[in-house]
Amino acid sequence: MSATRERRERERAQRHQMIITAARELAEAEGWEAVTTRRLAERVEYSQPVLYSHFNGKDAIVGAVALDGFVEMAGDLGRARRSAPEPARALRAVCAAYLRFATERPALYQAMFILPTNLKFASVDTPAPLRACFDEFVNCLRPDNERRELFAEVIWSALHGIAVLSESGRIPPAGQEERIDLLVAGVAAGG
Amino acid sequence: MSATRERRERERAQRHQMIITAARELAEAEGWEAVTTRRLAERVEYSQPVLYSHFNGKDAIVGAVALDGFVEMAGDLGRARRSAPEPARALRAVCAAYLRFATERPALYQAMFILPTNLKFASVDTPAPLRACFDEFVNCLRPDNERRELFAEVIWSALHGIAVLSESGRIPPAGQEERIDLLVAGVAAGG
DNA sequence: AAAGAATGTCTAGCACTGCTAGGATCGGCT
DNA sequence: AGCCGATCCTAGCAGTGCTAGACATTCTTT
Repeated sequence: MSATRERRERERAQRHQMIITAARELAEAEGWEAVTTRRLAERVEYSQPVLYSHFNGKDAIVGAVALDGFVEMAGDLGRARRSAPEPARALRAVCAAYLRFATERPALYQAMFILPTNLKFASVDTPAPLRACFDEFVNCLRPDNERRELFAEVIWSALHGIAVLSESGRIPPAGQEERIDLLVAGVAAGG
Repeated sequence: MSATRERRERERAQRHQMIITAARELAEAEGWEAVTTRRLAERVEYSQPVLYSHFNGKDAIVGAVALDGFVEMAGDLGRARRSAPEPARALRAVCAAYLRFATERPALYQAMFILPTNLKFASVDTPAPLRACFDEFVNCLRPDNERRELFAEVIWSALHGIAVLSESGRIPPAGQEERIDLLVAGVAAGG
């Protein structure tokens, strides 16, 4: 009785993850507009309504994918920061890693920052991976700077702007390196 | 014969504009997700298919609204730049005007930068108002700076990032002024 | 002025979306 | 064995963007 119950829950958790990865793979392969509940259900080999027994709706599924994305991004940014030889170059490495993430995983990035999701930002119940990403920027700045958070916000905003404007062709795709250089130079001088 | 033809074309142009303003008003009042072809048609007091005799599809309608938005934004930015007492403060005024536009007309801003449209950016056939907005940033920078365009791109990106991240609650809504200050300080120092 | 051509508009419908109520089916428990 | 509850699916709703074909209405030509 308890054994079967555990197996049930295990299978259910498995299926939960299967839905998330299916949504992510489908989005990365054909874009989010191709991710419909029907195709998703077909891919998981269940009928549509089971999706709604796991998630409150499509937005929640996108949110789950986005959360996975934040976990990965936090890893990427952390690796970039720690691999920098000196603190002065850490910020540049993190910025480059950020843009790299955005351009190499556009669908994931969309889920995290553009599509409507049910994720809470800048509040008490902000998921940890989300906060971790932000902190990677903060940790690149000198601890005696009491406006570190403000700096991090502006840097993050600039990177996000660069990512989305170049992705949608509103600024030329080339010249990302120069933009990063300019950004970190401005921060270094402005602080 | 020729007179009636002219009248026809005049009425057609009127209806064309009526569709655009109806879409804009509806979006500003209830958000873009409420702008459907049916509601739009009802509001213009014509049936759905007439929309498609004016525009290639919904994206084209959004694009037309966005184009109007760029015209207005170019005006706002130009006024802000010219009203600045000295060139050094012009950039700050333009940045503030940009963020003001984004927060006061969120629906219009969405059409211009977030929703899928058929507008061409950074190419030969980029509409003039679009280019004009970009140039307002460029014209705030010293003419002897041969990397003005790069600077403008980064400034614009940062502003766009600030606008969209604060709109979606990903960074706190307060503190916009400080962010602008930091941005223009960084540019001034980095250049 | 009457017949034909062309233009404009609308009704009805397609294929699709996210989402859900209700019934069928299968498991474990008494 | 028989019940009962959890699980899952079929079928359908209301809505989306978009379009083919019928219907007028207007203009042109005889």
